[in-house]
Amino acid sequence: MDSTGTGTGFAARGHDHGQCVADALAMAEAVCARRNARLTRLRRRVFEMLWAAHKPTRAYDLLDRLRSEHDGAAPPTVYRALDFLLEHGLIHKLESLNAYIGCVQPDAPHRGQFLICEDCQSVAELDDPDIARRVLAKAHDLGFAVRHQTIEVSGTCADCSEARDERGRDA
Amino acid sequence: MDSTGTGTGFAARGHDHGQCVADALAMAEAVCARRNARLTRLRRRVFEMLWAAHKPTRAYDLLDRLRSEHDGAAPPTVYRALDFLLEHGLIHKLESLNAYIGCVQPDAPHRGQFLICEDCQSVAELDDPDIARRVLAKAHDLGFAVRHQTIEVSGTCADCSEARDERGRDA
DNA sequence: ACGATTGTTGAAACAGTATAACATTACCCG
DNA sequence: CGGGTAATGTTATACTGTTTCAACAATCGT
Ligand SMILES: [Zn+2]
Ligand SMILES: [Zn+2]
Ligand SMILES: [Zn+2]
Ligand SMILES: [Zn+2]
Repeated sequence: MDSTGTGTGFAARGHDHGQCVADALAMAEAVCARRNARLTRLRRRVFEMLWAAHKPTRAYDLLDRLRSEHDGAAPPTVYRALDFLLEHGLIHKLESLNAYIGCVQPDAPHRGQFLICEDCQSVAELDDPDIARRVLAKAHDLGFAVRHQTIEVSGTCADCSEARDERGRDA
Repeated sequence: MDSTGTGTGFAARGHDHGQCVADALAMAEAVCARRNARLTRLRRRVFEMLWAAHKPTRAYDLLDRLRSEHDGAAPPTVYRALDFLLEHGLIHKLESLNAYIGCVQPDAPHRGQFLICEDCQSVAELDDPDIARRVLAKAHDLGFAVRHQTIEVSGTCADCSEARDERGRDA
């Protein structure tokens, strides 16, 4: 299930990333097939790039990479692909970064919660029902009908905290 | 304490908005005085505009209003004022809208949670410690050190839901 | 097979959001 | 006053995202 094999939401540093990307792609194919959505070459390529990067990636970075392998690429090219992938829940947009990242569980639609490391740009996608439920409950108390939740937490991941501690001892 | 007099986080429709803006301004003055921060005319003006609008406002909308009363205004003019106000917790940025809004409780620094009505653009700033705590707890489990939380919920507020229901009955 | 319909891509221009860099002015303090 | 720091003016530029229309391709009903 968890192709990164960590259980923490963060990708393990030594994981088999080739397999990780292949698994994600297979999952995307399956999801699209089930819905008669067309995962065209362009869309598949953008999805692959996002997974290959394994960290939040900006639209124009994707565009640069697209251009390097295909001349006609322009902003709408990448934004249209992103829109498609977003619609089908295959990727998420991180609003606080204006960046995009592959979804770790595209099977069931969900509003992810994200932990974003400011040091190494790694991202953990949580799916904590408690958090989502608490937000829903509070909104419901106020008569507010929730359509979408954006929950993004920035800070420092465990690895980077350790590294920082070690540097601290050296100094 | 709650100058809008609602207790729901949303501003009441009939509230004394002149007083509401004046209260916010007084609070901002107090906060800045306490910290020896200079709430200059420009910064005060931007803060006032945000409170006067009482809904998420974009930087370039503020800029347009500034220009109408002051020739030299340019993008940096407004962004610098916004930066100052953000630093001192007098306003918040809504990442999912690229818009800014006055903070309802600038005394204590906090990471607000926002309910954003897609119909009427009204915003409720919550300060639910349960939500924040649950996010912190989950992050802590993963060894993640939280610096900042972005929690924005879009949907439909109670007033707009009612209005929609009534339109539904008419049809 | 055929045309109508729909979805996808190509291409150019444009709109909106934000910052960099440097010159100038206003404020504070000794 | 002089000298330093904070704030603003000014210009230019980078980054993010949309609109528009034309061309093309897959799909579907006949
Ligand atoms: Zn991987
Ligand atoms: Zn990290
Ligand atoms: Zn008001
Ligand atoms: Zn509303």
